[in-house]
Amino acid sequence: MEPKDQPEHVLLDFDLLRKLVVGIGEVSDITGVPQRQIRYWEEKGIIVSSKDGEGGTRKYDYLNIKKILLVKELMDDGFTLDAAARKVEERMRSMSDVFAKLAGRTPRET
DNA sequence: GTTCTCACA
DNA sequence: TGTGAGAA
Repeated sequence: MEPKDQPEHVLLDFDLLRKLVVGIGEVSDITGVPQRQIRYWEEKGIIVSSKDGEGGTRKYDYLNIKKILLVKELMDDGFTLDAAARKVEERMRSMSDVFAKLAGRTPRET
């Protein structure tokens, strides 16, 4: 009955996205990347995960997951870890810019 | 459930 | 580059 002309699309859950933090198990499941590989990438410094205070369990936020996803897709295109990492970081620069604008506030002082 | 190291291919 | 196993 009520034709919702309001496009409740994807670009409004950023608050949730920023708070979304999952463990390596979830990330490996959604990204399809084995946990060993995720740790491996982090070991190289390609991705950065936050650690939980009590167990040291890695926590990956939306940006981290996006990074892992991006690297996986890039490598699938024929890029290597280093090459993929470079492109991903370039893209992350745009992401942070958009995130900052959408967040309204940038808790970032360089 | 997660983490770390060592070693191998 | 990515994985195996064991151990905490």
